[in-house]
Amino acid sequence: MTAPSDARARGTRLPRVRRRRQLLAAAQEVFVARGYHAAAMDEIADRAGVSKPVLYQHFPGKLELYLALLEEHSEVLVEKQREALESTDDNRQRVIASFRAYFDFVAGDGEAFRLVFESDLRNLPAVREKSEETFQRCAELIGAVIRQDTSISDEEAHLLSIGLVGMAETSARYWLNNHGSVPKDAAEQLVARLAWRGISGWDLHRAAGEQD
Amino acid sequence: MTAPSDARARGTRLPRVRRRRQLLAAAQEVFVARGYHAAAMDEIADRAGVSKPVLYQHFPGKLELYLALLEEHSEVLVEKQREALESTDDNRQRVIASFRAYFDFVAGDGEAFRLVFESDLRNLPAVREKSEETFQRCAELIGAVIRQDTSISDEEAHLLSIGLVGMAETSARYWLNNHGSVPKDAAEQLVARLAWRGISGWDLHRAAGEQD
DNA sequence: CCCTCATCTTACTCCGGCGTAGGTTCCCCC
DNA sequence: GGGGGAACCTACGCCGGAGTAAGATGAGGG
Repeated sequence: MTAPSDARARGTRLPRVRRRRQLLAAAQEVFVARGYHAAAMDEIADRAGVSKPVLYQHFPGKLELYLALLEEHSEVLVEKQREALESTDDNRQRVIASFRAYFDFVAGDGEAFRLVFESDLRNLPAVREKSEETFQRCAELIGAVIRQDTSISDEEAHLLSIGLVGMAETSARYWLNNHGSVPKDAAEQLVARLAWRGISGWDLHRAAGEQD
Repeated sequence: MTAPSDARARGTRLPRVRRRRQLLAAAQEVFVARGYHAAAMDEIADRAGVSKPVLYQHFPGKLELYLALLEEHSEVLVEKQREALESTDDNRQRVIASFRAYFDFVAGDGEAFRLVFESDLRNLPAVREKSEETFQRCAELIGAVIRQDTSISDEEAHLLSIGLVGMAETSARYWLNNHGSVPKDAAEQLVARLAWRGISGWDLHRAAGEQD
């Protein structure tokens, strides 16, 4: 049960691209489980059933290896988000789809989301920028929808999107950590409803004299 | 301008408790600026205008020093949150006060919030537990209010609180990083309104036949 | 005045972990 | 079938940074 996912016969040679993929997979497991700092290149190599120099024939260093993974999964998240928002024209369904995208992302692919949301390397500018960029792109996708159907100003729409994205990220992570307490569907729906109630008819209510 | 906050005459002796306080302040500056891993005990000592062994006469190790700060500021956040919720009986005002508490926390005390929200040591169980506990306590305070005035089930109320706390944390951090784009008051109000619209009258609307 | 103890210093040791030098095996193609 | 190159290994260099001896210094009480 402690079986490493892919440490088959420590002696099988692999063509370059195949080996690279496998190394990335091994690295992901280790980075996810231990974080960047506690992850050892030796362990990554071991888990791939290979010795360390092989790793360095594929990646110039630990950092680049990490960045490759971060990049990949950041892109996945943004793409999921885009698909969700394009999947329908009904804004209420959009909100639900958008939250589901976050929950899916968090639930998927060996907890890779930890690289994007819980990196212990955000003090490095390259990583910080990538994380924030991903976050911003998600927010911007949502912001565009909000702006499109309301008269909310650009700046306000953006800040609201930031809040919504934060809510999605946080609740999805919480849900995963407490698996079993609530089924996925229910959690998504509940939080999506909270968000939808928050934004729907925003300017109507404002016009109708909602307290400032 | 690069003046370290408290590296006065490198040669003044200080009584034990005073020195300890100063060391904590120096440590906070360094941990906040560099994160746990990149922070060097040497730099902390330097910044306090003192040599390393002195540091070890006050704290058994780097980790304990870090935990002392984490503990302290976590407590501050929870306390601010409690005060905010106790400051009024009007739930709408409560929401605003609660968000303001988050923004205040983020804006205050030398960016100490980075220790609580952006720690690069969450892979260490002790730190992870502390962070999550703080988060949960804040959510629980809010959850109690929600439960008290609605018929929402405990589990649902908790999940909603989690989402709201995530929204507060995220938007506050975003606001700080983009200082100047929006004034603090406006940002607080805007996000608070989003939250309030989301939860207020929750069961009324449900009863009135809001789509499931 | 000088003894004592707490405060502080210089100058190390030690270790984990990244990255590499240099040599070996196996496959493929001519 | 043998040369060549790609894939791979063992074993090491080295550096940053945590933590530690062992000694210096100054302030207050007898």
